[in-house]
Parts: sequence; C-alpha cells; structure tokens
Amino acid sequence: MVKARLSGQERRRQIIEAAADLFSRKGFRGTTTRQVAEAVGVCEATLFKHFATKEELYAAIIEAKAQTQEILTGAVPAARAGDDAGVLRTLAREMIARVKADPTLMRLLFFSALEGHVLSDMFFRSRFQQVEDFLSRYLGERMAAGAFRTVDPIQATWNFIGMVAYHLLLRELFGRKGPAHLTTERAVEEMVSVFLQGVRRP
Amino acid sequence: MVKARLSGQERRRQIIEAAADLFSRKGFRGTTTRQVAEAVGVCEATLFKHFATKEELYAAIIEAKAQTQEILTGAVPAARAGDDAGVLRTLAREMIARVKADPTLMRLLFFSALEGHVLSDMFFRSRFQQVEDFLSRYLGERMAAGAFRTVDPIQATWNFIGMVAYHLLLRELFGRKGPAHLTTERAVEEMVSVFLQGVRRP
DNA sequence: TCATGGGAAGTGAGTACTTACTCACCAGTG
DNA sequence: CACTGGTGAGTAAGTACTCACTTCCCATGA
Repeated sequence: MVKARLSGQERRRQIIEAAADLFSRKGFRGTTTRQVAEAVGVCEATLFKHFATKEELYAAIIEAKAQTQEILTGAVPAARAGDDAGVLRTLAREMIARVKADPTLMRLLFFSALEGHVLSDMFFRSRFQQVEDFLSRYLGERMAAGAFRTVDPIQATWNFIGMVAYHLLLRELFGRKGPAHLTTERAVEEMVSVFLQGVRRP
Repeated sequence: MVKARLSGQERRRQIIEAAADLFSRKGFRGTTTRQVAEAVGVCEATLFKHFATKEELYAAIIEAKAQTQEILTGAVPAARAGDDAGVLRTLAREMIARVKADPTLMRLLFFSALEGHVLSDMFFRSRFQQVEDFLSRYLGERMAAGAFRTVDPIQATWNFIGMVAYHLLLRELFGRKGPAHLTTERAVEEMVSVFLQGVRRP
C-alpha cells in the first residue's frame, strides 16, 4: 500500500526511483508517463506536479545517477603501497559492484548516449572520468619508475577498462554468461593478470 | 530526385536502408513512420505496402544487418602461419573496419539489445560469435602448444574483444577521442601488444 | 506499332488509438 | 486558514496504420 500523501521531496525521490527503472528498460520514448504513474501508484497529473515535463523527469534521473560518482576509496591504499595487482583488482571490483548494486545504471548510461541526451556526456564522465584519471596517472608513475613499458597511459587505461566494461556489457545487456566456471572473481583475476603481465617491462 | 516508381524489391531495399539510419539514431519508439517515409521520399502508406507493420520493418533491418556476418578471411592465413600478432591485429582491424563502414551497425546492436528485441541475441551472435569461436580456438591451440599461459580461452578472448569494443564504444557512442596522437592504428598495436605479452608463458 | 488489360506500385485522406500534459477541484496537514 | 499534495476527467497533438482510388508498366494480341 503506497502511502497516500508524502512530502514533495519524498514523492519526488519515489518518482525518480520508479521512473529510473522504467526508463532503463524501455528508454525515453518507450516509457509512457502512464506507466510511470502506475509504477509509483499515483495519478499521472501528480507526476506533472513534481516535474514540469517528461524530459525534466528524465534529466532529474540522469543527474541523480551522475551524482553517485565513482569513489576510489578502495584503490588508493593499494596505489600507495605500490600494489599493482591490488590497484587493478580493486578498480575492477568496484566498477562491477556498482553496476550490480544498481541495475539501471549501465542501461541508462547506454540509452541516454544512444538517444543523444544533452546530459549523456556528463553522465559518462561521472562514471568513468575518475577511474580514467586515477589509473592513467598511476600507470604513468609506474612507467616513469621503470616497472612498466612506456606506452600511452590513457590508451593503457582504456584497454583495462575495456575488459571490465565488456564483461559487464555481456552480462547486463546481452545476457551472456559464458561457461559456468567463469565466475566474476576469476574473470577479474584474469583481466588483472593479462593486463599486468602485458604492461610489465620485459 | 527520387525515382517515382521502383520494383518492389528495390523499394524494399531503399526503405530498409533509410529506416536503418533513422532507427540507429532514434531507436524503435523514437522513430516515426512519417520520418521514414520522408527520408525515403514516399508516402507513409507506401511503407505499409512493403512491410505489414513498423515492427516488421525493424526486424527486416536487424536481419539484414545480421546477414552481413563477420567473415574471418584475413586472420586465417596469419593463424596458419602462427603469426600471433598478425591474427590479433587482423581481427581488431576487421572489427573496427566493419563498424566504420556501416555507422548504423553498432548503434542498432545496442539499441535492439536495450529494447529487448527478440532478434537481439541473434544479432549479437552474428557480429561476435565467429570472432569468439575463432580466437578462443586459436588461443587454446597456442596454449596447448606451450606458447601461452593456460587460462580459459573464452575469457581471454573476451578480454581482447573488450579492448577493441571499448575503443569503438568510446568513439561511436560516447564521442570520445582521446589525445590526438592516439590514432586507431596505434590503439590497435597497443591492444595487440599488451594482450600478447599478457598471455605469453613467462 | 498500337491498344488494352492486369497486376503491382503508389497516394491523399482519413481513422482509431495513444500520449504528454492541463484544468478545476478536492484532501490533508501544520 | 493557508499552503501543498493529489485526483478524475479531459484536451490537443501525435502515431501506426487503413481505405479507396490512381498510376504505371509490361505482356499480349491484333
């Protein structure tokens, strides 16, 4: 039973949450305000009390998702300790965990990009910029220290992120699982392993 | 000036082409039959002479795109010659070239997956299955031969494809370019390089 | 060569339904 | 009481698709 009357703030939050789920499954044009209203358990007109337009609701959702930025708390200690594998492993794990924790995240990221949404770029950056900056800086330092081959740190970063992202795409968008023994943990270990060995100075 | 009257076959082909472009930019629900008709230069009713429904048109497009399967002509000679770098380089180049040759390809792949289209799985497989099979088999052979570390060939394959796919995603969907010196050629070489070194037996 | 018929391609107008949003009013709470 | 949250009914525009008809083209026969 949905509570009949909430504060404006609370109702907004509820609408955003329900709509995020729908938008992530059907995209902007594929989601009707009627569906959103039903999911929330209110009248369609109520949505428009809180958001002037459907567009404004979508933008509010993207902004909310972008707000939950990737925080690199876990990888910093490993970086300080010069624990290469620890850095990579933690980054990969955190990226994967974020997506698992919020199933709408990746789908909304891709839907908004495909739809050419004005906030798409900001959304993407909120998800990847910190990881990119952190890892490319770390790789650059390790190269300067002679531990890694000298390659472009950005490119190397993209290569690593690419492995993680593809892993997520296969599962979240394309419903691929692979052989049963390929757990996420094993997948992460192999990514870390192939990448680390690949960038080491021979 | 659009020719006023074409054979049924030719008109179908023309509609599919114009609609593919629109669907790849706006998705299914975001593309109206009116827009398609205008892009083709015919009356809306004409579309429905050739396709019973909008859905049928979309399916025809996906099927057409799936038909242009990845053909692995280039990598086979390199595989025979045991030219590891050649195999990987050729695969990456061909994947990238395909997407560049048809800008609708990747966008339609992702739109249809996000939209949960019944043909999405088939579409995905048409694009990746052969590369996956080919490369995982090749990697398996190289592992058996002692040249590569023993890891799961599927996982290793996904890691490599992930790097290529992310490169494409950044450019085709997210409009990212990276530093100017990062040409596609350089990117491919680094992917091949990090991967090869990463899977070599230490 | 020309005329005719049939089949297929194509159109303008319209239909029925869908969709985002508004309006006038009601209900709840401090 | 005043303000804010919420509703049922409705509106205007959008959308996929149909209908009744026209046009074109090719094959055939005279």
